[in-house]
Amino acid sequence: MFDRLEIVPAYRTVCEAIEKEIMTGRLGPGDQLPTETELAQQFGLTRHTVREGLRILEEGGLVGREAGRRLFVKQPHYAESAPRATRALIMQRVTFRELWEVSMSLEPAAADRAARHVTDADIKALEDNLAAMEKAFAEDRSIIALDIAFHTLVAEIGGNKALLLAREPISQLFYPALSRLFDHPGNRLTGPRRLIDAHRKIIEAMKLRDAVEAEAWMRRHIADFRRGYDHCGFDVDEPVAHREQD
Amino acid sequence: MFDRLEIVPAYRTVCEAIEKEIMTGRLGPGDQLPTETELAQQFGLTRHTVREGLRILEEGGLVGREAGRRLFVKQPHYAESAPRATRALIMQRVTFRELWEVSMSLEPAAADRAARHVTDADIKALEDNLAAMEKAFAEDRSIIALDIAFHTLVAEIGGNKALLLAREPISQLFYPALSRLFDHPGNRLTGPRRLIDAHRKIIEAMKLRDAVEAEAWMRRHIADFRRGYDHCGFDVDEPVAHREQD
DNA sequence: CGATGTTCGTTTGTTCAACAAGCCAACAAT
DNA sequence: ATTGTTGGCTTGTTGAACAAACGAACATCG
Repeated sequence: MFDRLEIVPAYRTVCEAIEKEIMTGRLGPGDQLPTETELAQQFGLTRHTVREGLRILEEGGLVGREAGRRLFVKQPHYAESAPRATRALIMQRVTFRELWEVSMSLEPAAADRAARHVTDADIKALEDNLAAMEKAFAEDRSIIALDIAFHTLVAEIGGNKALLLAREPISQLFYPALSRLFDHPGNRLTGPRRLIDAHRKIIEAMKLRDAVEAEAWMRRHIADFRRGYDHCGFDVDEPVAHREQD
Repeated sequence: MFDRLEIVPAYRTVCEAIEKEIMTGRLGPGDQLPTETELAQQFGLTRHTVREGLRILEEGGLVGREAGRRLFVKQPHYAESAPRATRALIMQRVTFRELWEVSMSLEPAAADRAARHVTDADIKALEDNLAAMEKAFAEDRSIIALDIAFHTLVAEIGGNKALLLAREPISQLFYPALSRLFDHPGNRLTGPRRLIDAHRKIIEAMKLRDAVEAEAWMRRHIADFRRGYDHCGFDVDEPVAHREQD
């Protein structure tokens, strides 16, 4: 007969009220919010209740601040929602297969788009990344962060905001997977080598603005990733990250 | 010489401390958190400060509560991170083309996976959705929510958690796009008709466990969506949602 | 016996009043 | 010109308190 009544705490209402102002455009990116005291007066609440609402907005990326300074409206960036999504996937024990399958769809598409939009400055950034990777490899340092950065760079060059948002949390989760892979005795050297060579091929295709080749190389690169994983005897249906590792 | 010192407010430290307990597994899903007073004592802070940290965790989906009751550790669900991501895309003025491109990659993959994993109960759910859509169409009600639910259903059947997380925020954003499309005079009837027929084809392929067909029909279905958009004279490079519409 | 009050301890939601600390700008001092 | 100093504004934090919701145990009444 009756549904459960939803009792909404005041701090949540505060949060929604401000969010509404932002989403309807009455408050735009860059605008300053009133001070906590003013907000408290306007809402007819205590400063503390308002603060709890502000904390929620802040976490949501809709408002930000510069070190203890006044709050202002922000454009949420995909890199901020990614860690939360990554955490969610870890806690749900996402498997390598799941991540790989999605990457098999998204990464080639990103490469294709990137090849069509790439500028000379972008090429430079890609080559810098490649050089840094060669250097790290030669000095026996980890190339994992650079690899993930390379793929994010490719996606950024493509400029598709939805794609960036969709792939970022998944991309971040390859860290533990790559880490495992490169720790395996058989892959210690050949793994990074093959990876760097693949990146080089992709960059070459980009230089020629050859979207077909760029996509093809990216596809092979991702496929190769899985082959390496299988080859090491790892189970693709196991969670990539144990919660213990953080 | 020196970098800017990062002054971290106590409430943020609270949040990180608890998050760490969760991510390292010392606190697992279902576990109850200590009461606010206990936490305040343990951290050596005021209840207020602790509460602000808890609000952040709550928003992050790591902890939850049942109506004013004690907090417990939760498994974040992809449906909770989606609205935030959707907001971010809206504020960044994501275009139809961007959404469509990603969907062109993800939806066929989802259909393929679904066809390989589909159970009889899943088929039933899909057919129920189709029937509800036919009914809504016959009664001249909007089918948009049902359409979005259909695609989410397909993705859920596939069971790839990373895919679900990646596609959900994008899927939600088709609401305004479809809304525009079906409001267009030329599409008022033919639009929904074509859409429903496509869904039927996809379901038929699923029944046969024919992954190739399911993927092919899904691909045509998404491609058709864009054709419809172009056909109405809409600019695919315009933002799909104005902030004013919320 | 079962449905309805009553009471109580626990925990969260909210208020009020206050102080500490960081930031900013203006101004004084060397 | 750089370095103190001052003061006002705003956020971060504290403390004590009360209101409101919940759960459980128990009393009450038909």
